[in-house]
Amino acid sequence: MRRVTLRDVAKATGFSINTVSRALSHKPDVSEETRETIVEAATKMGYRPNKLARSLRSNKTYTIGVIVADIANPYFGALVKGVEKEARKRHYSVILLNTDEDYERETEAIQVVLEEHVDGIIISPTQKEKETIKNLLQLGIPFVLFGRRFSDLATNYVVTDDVHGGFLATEHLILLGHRQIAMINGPLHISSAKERFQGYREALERYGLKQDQPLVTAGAVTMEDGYEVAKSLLNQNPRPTAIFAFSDFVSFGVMKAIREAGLKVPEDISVVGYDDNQFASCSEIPLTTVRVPKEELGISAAKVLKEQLADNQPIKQVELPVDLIVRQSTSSCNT
Amino acid sequence: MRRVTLRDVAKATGFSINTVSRALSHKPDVSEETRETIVEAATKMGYRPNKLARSLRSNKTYTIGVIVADIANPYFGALVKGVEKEARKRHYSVILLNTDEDYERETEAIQVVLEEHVDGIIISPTQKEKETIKNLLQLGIPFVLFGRRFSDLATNYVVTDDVHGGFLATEHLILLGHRQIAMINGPLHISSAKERFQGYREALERYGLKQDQPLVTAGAVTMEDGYEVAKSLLNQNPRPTAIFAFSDFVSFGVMKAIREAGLKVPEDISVVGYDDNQFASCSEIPLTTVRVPKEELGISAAKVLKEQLADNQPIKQVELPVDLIVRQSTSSCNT
DNA sequence: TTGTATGCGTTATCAA
DNA sequence: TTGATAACGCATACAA
Repeated sequence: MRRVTLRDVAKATGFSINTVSRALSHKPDVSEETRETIVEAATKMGYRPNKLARSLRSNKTYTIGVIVADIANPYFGALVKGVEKEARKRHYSVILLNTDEDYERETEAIQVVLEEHVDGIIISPTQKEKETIKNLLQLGIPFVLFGRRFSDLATNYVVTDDVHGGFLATEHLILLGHRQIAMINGPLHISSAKERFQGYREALERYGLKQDQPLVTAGAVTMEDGYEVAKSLLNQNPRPTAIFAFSDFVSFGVMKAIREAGLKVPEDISVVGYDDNQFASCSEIPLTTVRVPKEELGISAAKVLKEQLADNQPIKQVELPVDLIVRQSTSSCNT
Repeated sequence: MRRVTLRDVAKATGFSINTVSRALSHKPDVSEETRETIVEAATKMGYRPNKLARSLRSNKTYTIGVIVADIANPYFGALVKGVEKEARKRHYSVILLNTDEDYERETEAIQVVLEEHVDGIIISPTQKEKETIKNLLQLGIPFVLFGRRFSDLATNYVVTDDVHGGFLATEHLILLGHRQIAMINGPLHISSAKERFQGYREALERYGLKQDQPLVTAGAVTMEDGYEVAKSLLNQNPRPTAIFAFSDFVSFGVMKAIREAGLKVPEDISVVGYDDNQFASCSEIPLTTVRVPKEELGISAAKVLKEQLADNQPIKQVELPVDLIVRQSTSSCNT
């Protein structure tokens, strides 16, 4: 049961391969009559163009490489979902690579998608180094960063407004009367962590609060991280009355530590998360958090990439808005 | 900056394209000396074989299609992560398609991966119909189902032991003295739901408990579903003293409903989830649940597919073990 | 051991 | 409007 090719259709209709090709790809210079005959025969015979041959010839694969840190993390899952949705809509396929936040694997992943002849790349870089992205820039292959960006690299990107997110979260706590506001941040090489911290500082400054250094830590990613950091934070004096965490994940760890210390959220300590993941609203104390439009981020990245596939496009940098979702993990400071 | 091809290397070394090809793909019948010369030149020139041309010629793409219901769901995310990891290890790439649990999109997704000339397919079918999978069977393309299976279709699959999982969860509750054990199940067209229910029934039977019908509902997928069903369940008389939910997701909704009804987990009602997702251990009341080896499921599926890529393989059906993780959402029945 | 020639299924150029 | 022919880059049967 071989696949039917242009040659088969040509043979069946008596036209040349060339004419069949032109007729089927809706090119001009084919008489209406001929086209109908050919299209009908092709349909009946179940002709499907061979993408491989087509790609070899045209140097276009209608495939994009998507590289993320951890597809099991629902944050990246949502990003990828958005990309896939938008890509599919435009008849592009997605080749997915996972880096596990490992820079070497990122380098390899890029090699791989390049060898797959993808038309473009959408990547959330580890940011542990930037050579691999610089290299992409040099190669001239269309790509867009998503979720993270390099402040000193002129690349396409789609991110969310992390500075503002950090600001909103912190301001919310300040307006509730908190003064000892700790931040448990993510790894600082990641732009979103850096920028949320900037937002945090801006809020403190705006409201005339200067921050004791020890209230800020960085490097937390998992719930366990949040748990550990919060535990030591709770032993400090003065104890923070509010904690702003890098992610909802981290927040859950924080809340666990608070619980185990015999304290209550939000009565004793307010907690603000980041992302608004699926569980944020359903934990025993629904989490106040910064909502980031994850799927939209992916969709937008796919759209930008599609634009960039055309020649001579100016760099496109998109910053999606975020909003603060106030739930029950925060309340007025009562000390 | 064109890519360097075999022809380029041939020209540079003075050998024919053929010899270069043979030398580079480690075929016999090339003198050691020639090989060295060629390999060296190729390396220096940065030769990378063109996968497209190679695939066109060989009819092998080293690409597999992975089709899941919802990549933003960390369950599927973990499956895909496992597949990608194992595939990469064997130098296969993954083309990811999302169906949103929609049967039509599943059909389309299969069309797409077929046109991408994938060497094989790994799919978690929606199971709303089975024609699309039957069709795959007929086509003879290697594929393996994962996470879900058809009891009446002779396909490769990798699943977890859902019957036993349902049994373990229910038995655990029975041994704690519960008699009114409700099950909030998932959609019954999904094999895992059907099988967990079977395990539930087997446990009840084994311990001589016959079940009142209204204690079992089906169709729950989200936290909201769990919340709604649990709310109405709590109004029943007699009220169940324990609830076994289709997933941890559903469980979180259940716990919320219980909380809002002014009842306590586990004192008033015990809850058992399924999956052991990342949040199960970190909710205020850590969830007793059935752990399923998600990433391993993906890895195993990729391994099975790889085997099936060889000719004349017998069908392979794998059932991975699960275990019960007892945490704090279950306790002795005290009514 | 090495080279020549052909084909994989398309698309594109150029004549007819 | 249509057809012959070449080319994309690689692999292979066969000849040398």
